[in-house]
Amino acid sequence: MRSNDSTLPAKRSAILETTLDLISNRGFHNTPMSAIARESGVSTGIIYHYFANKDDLILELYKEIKIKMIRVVLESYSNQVPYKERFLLVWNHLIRYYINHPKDVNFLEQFENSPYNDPNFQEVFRDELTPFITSFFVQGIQEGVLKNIPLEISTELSFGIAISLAKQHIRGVIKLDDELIDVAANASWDALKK
Amino acid sequence: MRSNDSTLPAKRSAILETTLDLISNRGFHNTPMSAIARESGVSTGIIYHYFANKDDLILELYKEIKIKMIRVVLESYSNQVPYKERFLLVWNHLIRYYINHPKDVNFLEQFENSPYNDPNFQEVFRDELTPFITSFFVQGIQEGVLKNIPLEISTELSFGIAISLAKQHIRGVIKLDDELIDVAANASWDALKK
Amino acid sequence: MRSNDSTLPAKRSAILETTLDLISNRGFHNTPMSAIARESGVSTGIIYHYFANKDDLILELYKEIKIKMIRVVLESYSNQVPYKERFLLVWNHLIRYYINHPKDVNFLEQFENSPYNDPNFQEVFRDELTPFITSFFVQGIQEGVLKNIPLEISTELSFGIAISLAKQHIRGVIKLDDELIDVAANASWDALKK
Amino acid sequence: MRSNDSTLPAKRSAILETTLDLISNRGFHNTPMSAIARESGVSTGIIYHYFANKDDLILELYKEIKIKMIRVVLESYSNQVPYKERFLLVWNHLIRYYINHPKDVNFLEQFENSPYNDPNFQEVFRDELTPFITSFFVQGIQEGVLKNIPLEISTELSFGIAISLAKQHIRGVIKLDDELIDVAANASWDALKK
DNA sequence: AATGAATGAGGTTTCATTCAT
DNA sequence: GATGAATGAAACCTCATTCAT
Repeated sequence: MRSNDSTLPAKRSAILETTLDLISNRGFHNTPMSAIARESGVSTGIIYHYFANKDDLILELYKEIKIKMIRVVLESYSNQVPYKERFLLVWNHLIRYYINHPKDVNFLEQFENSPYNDPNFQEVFRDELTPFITSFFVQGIQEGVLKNIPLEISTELSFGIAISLAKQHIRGVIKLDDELIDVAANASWDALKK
Repeated sequence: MRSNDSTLPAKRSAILETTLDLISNRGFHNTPMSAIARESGVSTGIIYHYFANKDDLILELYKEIKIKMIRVVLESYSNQVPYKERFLLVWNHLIRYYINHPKDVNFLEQFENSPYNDPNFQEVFRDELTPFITSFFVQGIQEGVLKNIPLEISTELSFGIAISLAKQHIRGVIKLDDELIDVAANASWDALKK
Repeated sequence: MRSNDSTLPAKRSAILETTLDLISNRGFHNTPMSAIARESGVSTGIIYHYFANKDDLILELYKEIKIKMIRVVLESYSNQVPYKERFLLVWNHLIRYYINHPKDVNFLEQFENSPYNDPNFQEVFRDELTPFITSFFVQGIQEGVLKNIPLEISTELSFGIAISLAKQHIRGVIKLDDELIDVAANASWDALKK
Repeated sequence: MRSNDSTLPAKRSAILETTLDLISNRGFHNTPMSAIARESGVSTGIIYHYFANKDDLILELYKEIKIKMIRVVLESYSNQVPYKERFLLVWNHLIRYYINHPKDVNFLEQFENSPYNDPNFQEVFRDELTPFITSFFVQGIQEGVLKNIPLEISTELSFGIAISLAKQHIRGVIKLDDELIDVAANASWDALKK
């Protein structure tokens, strides 16, 4: 269901992809528009046809990456599965998605730790996440399986850990394999469960 | 008693402090040397008397902040206290230090998620941390109190969580009070312990 | 018939011409990029569109001037003319070309007496000169007309003198007219001949 | 008779020597006052005690080097020796002095091909040279040994050649030995003599 | 005499953005 | 839709010179 991507102009996609590439490799600074144009094989002018300005380009890229990530991960969620397994499944999907998309991680981290990231902006994604949050955390607390703490803290204890570990893996600080991922998933569950 | 800080030239300190201020408020970009000079009440030239260039200034600032943080937090560590309490004490110190130094957090996060942060560079701090890591994690694993997993993962499960939570608190996403800090500390312990 | 000069972008030519003007009048220092832009009627930015940096601009200018000079002078060379006359003709062409292009001389001298002038770089012009050097000096020595000395010394005794005299003329130290040029040409020949 | 050099403060000499060193190695640009101070082992401030400003320092250095060179070379001149030998002796002294003082040559060339070198300034040295010029060139012309041409041209044909050859030797373009110097001296004489 | 921290104008270069084609 | 030459403000950095000590 990769919706409308394929209907978008090829150049627009090329620009976004190159931007991701450059920013994740060389950082926010060191990624001038001229380099994006050159590496995309397009002119600088055309970038301003598809995006209002550089900020807009970066915001658009952020939204695409984040939405795509959320959707892929949530695809693995199912109410049909026993509760703990449900958690481990999503946790696994998340960390593996990140490990397999290092450029995305790099970009997201840079973006979210920059002044681009104003909190209001994050609400864009609330709609995508609320059903899951409610169905998973809220239900878990009500059923007495999870610690009764604010959702934002639970999120940090579960998915925050997954993201941090993926980051360190990408940076080469740690080397995660199937077994270690399993251990870490269970540790995360230990933090979360009552 | 932070001995030699006060013996350093006043202007050097002013420059570092202003740089921290501006970067944490306005981001890595949006912090030109001219603004650092203006806000510090010095000339642009003198910055280059104390620092080789902008990169050097930022690296120096990173080192100072990181070393200071590590030292303050480790001061709270003591072998005399029962094992679990030892953990909770350091964890508490760490998260509170971060909460009380939001500018430092902001700066560290930006720095560590940027191409400035090459892994080799982090080894500068190994000496500061090794004694603690060994005395705490290695011992805990040997005694069968902690999960037997790579140290880097244990670090993430314990202090990584503290840092992430402090970040969200500073961003206003969550609101931590004494009670919640306590709950979170124990959750972190749950993740870590066997 | 200097074919492709005219097909080059007008601004690029304007920049080169202005640079020659300013450097010959005001020296290497005292010729900032801003002045080059202002006097050329272009923006500073566009200079970096045509040249990688200031050094590149100056090197490019040097090459153009030197190649142009070499070609114009060598046009006057002909195997059909008796040997001594051949020499006098080229010598005359050279000194007159320099006298008529004082800015070129000024620039070349500054350049060649600066650290820009690394010997490897001069090899660029070897191809232009080798056929002439061979056909003139080598042949002259083989036929016993010229002193049997290293070519580099012969070059200095002949064309080196012409250049030095032109320089002094441009500086106003001496005043060359047709008669004096003729006398000097013959003196140079005396130095060279067996 | 190295007059008053030894009575001057050591620092002044150190500054001049370092300036010569740096300019000959790295060029006029690339020789900031700060580098001169550092390499001389003195403070920047003290340079302004001995010299009014950078221009004054460079002019002073030029005068010292030029006067010293002129005096050393002219020491070899003697009316007692036959005319041609007189010429060869001075010519030899000159080229050998230059070859043995490459830094001086480098500096003089840079200076004389820069806007520092205003013609009026050269008159400072006229007094040193006039007696020799008169006694040598004027006499030689009157006696019918030398070509009857303006002195400035004769100077170029004789000593100009020596300087040019020394420069090429220093640059490594040619390799002069005793025999070649002799040949070149005689070629120069051929250019000059009637 | 001597120091070297400090200044600030001015140097080179970059880069987001525009616009004629 | 598309190009890329062109702009110019603003970035980083240098350096001759001064002056309190």
